[in-house]
Amino acid sequence: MGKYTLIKQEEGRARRGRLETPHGTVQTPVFMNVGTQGAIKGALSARDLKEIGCQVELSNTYHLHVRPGDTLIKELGGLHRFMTWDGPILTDSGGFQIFSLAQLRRITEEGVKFNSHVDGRHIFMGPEESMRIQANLGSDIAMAFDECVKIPSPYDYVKRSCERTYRWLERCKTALAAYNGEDDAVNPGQMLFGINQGAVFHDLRIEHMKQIAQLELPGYAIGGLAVGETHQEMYDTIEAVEEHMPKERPRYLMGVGTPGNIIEGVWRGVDFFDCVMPARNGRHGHLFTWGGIINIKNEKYAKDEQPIDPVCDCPVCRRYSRAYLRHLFKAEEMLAMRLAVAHNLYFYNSLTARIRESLDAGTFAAFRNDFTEILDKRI
RNA sequence: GGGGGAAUUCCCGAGUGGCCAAAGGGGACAGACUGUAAAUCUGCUGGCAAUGCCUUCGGUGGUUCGAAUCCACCUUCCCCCA
Repeated sequence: MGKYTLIKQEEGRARRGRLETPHGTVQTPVFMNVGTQGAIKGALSARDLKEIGCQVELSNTYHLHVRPGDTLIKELGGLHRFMTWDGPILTDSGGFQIFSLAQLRRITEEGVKFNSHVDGRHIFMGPEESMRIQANLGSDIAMAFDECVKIPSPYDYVKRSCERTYRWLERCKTALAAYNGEDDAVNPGQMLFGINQGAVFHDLRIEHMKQIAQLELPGYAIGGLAVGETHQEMYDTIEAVEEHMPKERPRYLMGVGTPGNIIEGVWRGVDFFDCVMPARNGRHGHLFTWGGIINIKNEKYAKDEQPIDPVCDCPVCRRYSRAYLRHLFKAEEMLAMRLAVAHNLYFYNSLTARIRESLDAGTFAAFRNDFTEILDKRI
């Protein structure tokens, strides 16, 4: 359990691997499908996830704690059973909410005081609380409780934040081991991934990475990117820190990104990705295709009888025309979002599937050449 | 037959002498979105050789330095009384 196998590494720093989890083996590189509150926004069910090729579902500690409550979910048998998803689940720790709910929180050494975004009540979350919640949810991969620092931030602040995030990580490791050793643990095989921070300061990134690597965790993430820096800064930061990540452990680039970002991330040695983009942008009518991104709401698709993507074989493209999709969006039918999100996630999942195939075939460099730019372009 | 009310830019609708190319919605058109407080947010919506000019507030004519706003008549619609 928790064993990562590096199957192949030869083009750039790209890696082909697999990770065994209590709920099945994950083939990497992989894109994880974000279902923050135990559901993919856009009305997709766990069953739909199977159909669109999802390997790992991702949910959120903070959000599920606020509603419906992690103890309730534990009582009902854990998150897998609750949402009827029997594949791997990764839970994010709530660290990103420190960043995204910035107006509603205060950070101290102990942890973070939030005002609930739902009803304003006080919530305290530190490493122990986050681990308790994630143990209750019973995800396969628990993420460390970290501070996702905004970019730009002053060097000194980032340095102190990294040091604190490291101390939090030690506490996470101790706490999670204790919770998962309890008799009624929901998922005793749950893994903990550490998270590297340091904004775009390479020396801080590297120092922090070296520190957390010593804790010998089952996996490591690069957090705090794609929050305002340029693509080049992001790529440079990944390259700088990647050299110091354990080769025999999976690497996860959190919250990234565009299709091009994913290809470039794989090129630089990343194995796991997640992003709200295919779901959120899908809900807003932006659809990913192998020829670039289209906005299905545009007038030019009013009479377009083609599928969203002529070379896509997803359930949506097999049945419906762009004209129909556009109509559903203009009429604000729920089906519009459902179909759009299903297509976009299918696209992301098949993107990583094709990356894996090209790695197996030894043609990833060519794949990267062909697709990195075109997939992010608006057409 | 008599009395009253209303006509505004694609639609609804504010405006009742200058600060009005005209509030606010809606629709249309376009853009943003990267570990989801997002089925959200933003822009734009008379024309042009454009820090200004032209056309526009049912129609015609008038009052005034100046009219979507005041007056007269006309057209259409609505309500009430016969």
